[in-house]
Amino acid sequence: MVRLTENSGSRMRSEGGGSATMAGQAADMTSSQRIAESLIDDISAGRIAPGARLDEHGLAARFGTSRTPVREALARLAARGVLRSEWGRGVFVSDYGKEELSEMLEAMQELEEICSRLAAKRLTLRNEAAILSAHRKCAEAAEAGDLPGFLKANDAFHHAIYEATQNRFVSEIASEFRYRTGPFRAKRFRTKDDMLDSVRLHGSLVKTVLGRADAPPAEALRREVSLKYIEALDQA
Amino acid sequence: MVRLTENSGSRMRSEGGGSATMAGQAADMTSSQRIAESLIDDISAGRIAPGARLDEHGLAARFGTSRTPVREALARLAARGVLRSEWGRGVFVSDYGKEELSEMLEAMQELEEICSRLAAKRLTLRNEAAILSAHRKCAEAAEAGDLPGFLKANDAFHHAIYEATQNRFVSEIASEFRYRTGPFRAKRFRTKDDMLDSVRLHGSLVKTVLGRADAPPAEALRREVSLKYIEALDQA
DNA sequence: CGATTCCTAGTTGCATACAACTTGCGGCGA
DNA sequence: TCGCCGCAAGTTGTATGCAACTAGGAATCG
Repeated sequence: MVRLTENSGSRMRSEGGGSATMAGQAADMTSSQRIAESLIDDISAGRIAPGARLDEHGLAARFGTSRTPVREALARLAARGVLRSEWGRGVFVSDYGKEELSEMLEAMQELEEICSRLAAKRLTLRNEAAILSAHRKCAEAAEAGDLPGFLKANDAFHHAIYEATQNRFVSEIASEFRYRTGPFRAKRFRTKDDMLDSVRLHGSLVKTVLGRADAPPAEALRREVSLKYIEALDQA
Repeated sequence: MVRLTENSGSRMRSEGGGSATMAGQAADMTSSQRIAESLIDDISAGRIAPGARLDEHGLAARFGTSRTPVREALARLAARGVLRSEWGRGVFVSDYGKEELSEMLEAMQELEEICSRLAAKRLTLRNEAAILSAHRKCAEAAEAGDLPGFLKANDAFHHAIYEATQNRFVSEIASEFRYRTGPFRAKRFRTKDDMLDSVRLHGSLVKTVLGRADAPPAEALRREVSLKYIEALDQA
């Protein structure tokens, strides 16, 4: 588990505005960037549970660096709301109560609604292809009962819609929220039926977006899904 | 300018989720928090222009600390998109071209639309009072031609609406964007007429939100304002 | 005289050491 | 036995020093 420090390789990447945090971990990154991305990856995938504590010592050892870049990465993630740091106690993965989760889902629903509307207005052929491709992959994974594959395709699908807004800020916010809600949404997809449900929803979304309809895309449907989430919360 | 390090005072504040960054700079903060808030204050108020470089040395000297907390503050602000850091060159205040500004304004417009709708649905008496109070202060400042006072009251007004959404995440995002667009919106308010224009817009917004009307609140009006911004951009 | 190369100042990124704070546990007293 | 005080371990926050990299200018060669 302990890996030697190897900082070789030239660095050029600027960071700050361009919403990085995509899966591809380019080698041209500072340690703190690498750590931040790795952490956010683990968190949004649910490999690090909400509420868990992240001690700087352990992370420094795990990434083969000193505490300094770890601290920087944690500060970044805290600024983005993924982590919450408490003086003298540690840094924790943000955990949310049912109340907060409901609010988060509501926010996400609103964001997705914006994205759909903008995407419908400005769709390029390239976007259309990306959306359809991701949709198809989703359906295939769902049929095959391939959960990891489905989750990946699902993310790709939504990101394709975000990009279709032709507005990098809206897209950025929506992506950000997708990451933050990741660990909680992950629980939702258990059975094959869950996935197929999602695919059906996607289908109606695709029809609306690609049909360039200006009407709010199936708000009732989306609302229903959110309500389902919240219901599940109460049962758990 | 050099001030001795005096860290006396107990610290308790946790940070991460709760969108701090309000003007009140409580004494119970770590240096990096103090620095981050001070910087974001300066930036969103336009005292530090977009595109300006922030060198860690100077900031460390200015705040009477070492480079470490400065670096952490900068990392936070970079993660929030306020700053952009380039390897070996420095950290710069994010500057946006006309294209990006338009996108930013569009995003903000959409966010405000969400806030208005949610606020209209869930307004409490306390919220109503806050909104009306801020609106009154806005009008007074505008009448008096008091620009700083107006800007402050203007922020208070919008934040009052954000809080009225009863959704901390939506509120957080909207606030965040307000900060990011701050330096560019600041240029917009020059003359008394500009302020009065804004007050009129606020008035219609208040009427819609307080009237608990479910219809989209004066979208045409808001759109018109955004278009004005963009027009002004081309002239400059 | 122009282009190229090397060097130096200046910057960021990282590592290490230290100071301040929180918290849990053990001893002490009532 | 219960409550309080104090100490010690563990944590975070900060300071300082060094290494890596960039950029600009001066010296050199064609």
